[in-house]
Amino acid sequence: MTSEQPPRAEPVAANQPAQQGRRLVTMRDVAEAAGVSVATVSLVINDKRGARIGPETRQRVRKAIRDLGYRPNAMAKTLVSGSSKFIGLVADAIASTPFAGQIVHGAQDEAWKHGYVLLVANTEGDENVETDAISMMLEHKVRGILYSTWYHRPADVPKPLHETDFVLVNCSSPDGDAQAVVPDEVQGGRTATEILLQHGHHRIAFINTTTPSPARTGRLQGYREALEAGGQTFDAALVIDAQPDQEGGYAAAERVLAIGATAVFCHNDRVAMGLYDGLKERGRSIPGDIAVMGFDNQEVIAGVRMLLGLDETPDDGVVRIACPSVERASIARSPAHGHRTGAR
Amino acid sequence: MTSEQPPRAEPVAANQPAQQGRRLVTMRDVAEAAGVSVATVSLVINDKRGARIGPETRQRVRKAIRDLGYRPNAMAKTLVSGSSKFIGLVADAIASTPFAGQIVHGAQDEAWKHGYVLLVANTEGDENVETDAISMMLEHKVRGILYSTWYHRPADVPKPLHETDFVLVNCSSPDGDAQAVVPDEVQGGRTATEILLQHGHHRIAFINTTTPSPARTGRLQGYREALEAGGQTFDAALVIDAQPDQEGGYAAAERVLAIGATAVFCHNDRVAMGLYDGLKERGRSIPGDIAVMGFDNQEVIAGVRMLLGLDETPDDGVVRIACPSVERASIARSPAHGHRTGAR
DNA sequence: TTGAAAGCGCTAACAA
DNA sequence: TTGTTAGCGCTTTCAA
Repeated sequence: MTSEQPPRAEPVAANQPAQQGRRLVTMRDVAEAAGVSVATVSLVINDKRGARIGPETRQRVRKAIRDLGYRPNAMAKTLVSGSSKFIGLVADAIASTPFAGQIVHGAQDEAWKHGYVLLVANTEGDENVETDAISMMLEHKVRGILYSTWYHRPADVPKPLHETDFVLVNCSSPDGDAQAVVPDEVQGGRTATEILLQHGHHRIAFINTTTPSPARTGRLQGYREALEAGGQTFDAALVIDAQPDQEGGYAAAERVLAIGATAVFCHNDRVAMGLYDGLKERGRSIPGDIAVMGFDNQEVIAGVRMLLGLDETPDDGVVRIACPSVERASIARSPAHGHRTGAR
Repeated sequence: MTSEQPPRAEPVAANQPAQQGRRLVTMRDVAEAAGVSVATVSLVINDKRGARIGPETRQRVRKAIRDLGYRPNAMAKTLVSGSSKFIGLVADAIASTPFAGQIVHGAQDEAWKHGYVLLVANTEGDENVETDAISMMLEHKVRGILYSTWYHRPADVPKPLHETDFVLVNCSSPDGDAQAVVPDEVQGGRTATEILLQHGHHRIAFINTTTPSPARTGRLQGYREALEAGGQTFDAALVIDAQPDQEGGYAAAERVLAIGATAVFCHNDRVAMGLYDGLKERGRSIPGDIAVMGFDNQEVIAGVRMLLGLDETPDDGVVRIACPSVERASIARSPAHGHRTGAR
């Protein structure tokens, strides 16, 4: 309106049908349409406090934005500010795990809440993919990276992670540097066992995983602690080692019956399902109670918060998240009565 | 080396421990270190053919890149080129579906193959979230958006989608504009039924979904076609309507036994599992065969390819993807023999 | 074979 | 109250 500037390219009509050749509507277009400078438009858009813009100027700018269908360019913003609104999530097993959807969703939700977007990369354990994924994230100037493993274990920190902020999720660095969020296995094992004790059980079997891991030792310890606190003696015969999956649970059924357990603490959901199948096959509905160590996306949510510095971090940099224990009497019931919904 | 330029900020040592205050290593830093111009660095990095760079210059540049730990800035690239390497995936149900992990992974894989990164947003059906998600993607100048629904159904195309390229996945526009990838329900129903026919079954039940949808009508039609092509008469009594989940399958068990079916075509995996439970509960192992309409991430992969224009698109813009049929004799077996692994 | 410089869309001093 | 301008890191003519 006021200043005449050389026209750039062909001016574009407002509601032009989106197609290949659509030209970006920029702040400058808005500024011209509203007869103000780009700086003014910027101020209006970002609602900068301290910026005194006349009410009708503001109106004109807003109108121009609507009319032109203007969208801010996040890339340009990032370029200026130096850091994007991305958080990277590198996982070694998204595809292969049934609950991954929920985990990713949990992380996404928390990130979103704070104005961040998740950039997810699934490596399936492939180191090259991992390296590429991390590079990609670094090139996009992510705010930080969550490095997460499928089961709780020690993990080597890929070197390039050090080029940005990062938090380990579900794993920890052997060297004990690095911030990490891990499940509290001991507490989890204790709680699960306590639940069964409260039901009055005296022979509680524990189907532990065969995989050497913090989970294996931690949960066993928790199981033991709970028993002893409950005045029972730990009986090694009640501890069954099994593959941490359905087959493992199925295979454990015989042992469970043989040792006369009245309740079972299962390493995880799949084990519990396998056990259920195995018991049914033998026509038994013993045991009456099954407890499972819950699985949750608390870790990854905590990871997001830790990355963004929203919570206090303990000195050793390792946050231990309480593991919910799920009582699965229901798992021994048919869907019609009260069935397992989806997961957890 | 050659040109003396005013130093910018404090120069940063190479292997400086990554921390809060890390300054970006830019192309300019590399150029200075190598004693060339940024243009040259750019040419070397992108391996521009037609650019004749002396071999030792090239070496020097590469060395400087390594020494400084330079990472290209994807944002700056995007800004110049106008379009990012992002593909958006808007889904109405990631968290709630057990296979979402695989789906996302499939899409991610295909996108990755072509140099793109997936930006995933899960709306859980919330319109505000959806709007925000699409805005976010548009602001990041995504190459295009995949708009996907959990089950095959007609869907209104959110208006802002038109600001970029987009492909509907697992749904189609009532108006028939818009490119879309949907499963071929009729073929799927036919194939599943044919498998059971080939096993010599004469009373094949079909547990259909109660939800009105292309799946419901299409699969029924396929079921019917296969029967008739196989010389059998369609018997409406063999078609059981049930909720498309575990409870539905469980509830259908009685009917299945009552009508004397020797095989069952189930709407999906969860139905099959429920049915299995229901039959076991009644001590029956009939039917001998269960077929399930497969579930796959083919649609979303095809969506990625369509978006990138890698495949020919039919005139009506709707690609119909063959649905695999999974024979699930195995579902009626215990894990030890041959069990369902994880999912699908 | 290489360098200088313009410009991608935006923010943030600094002026006016 | 608003405008001018200098970059953010990169690509890409056009010159040299």
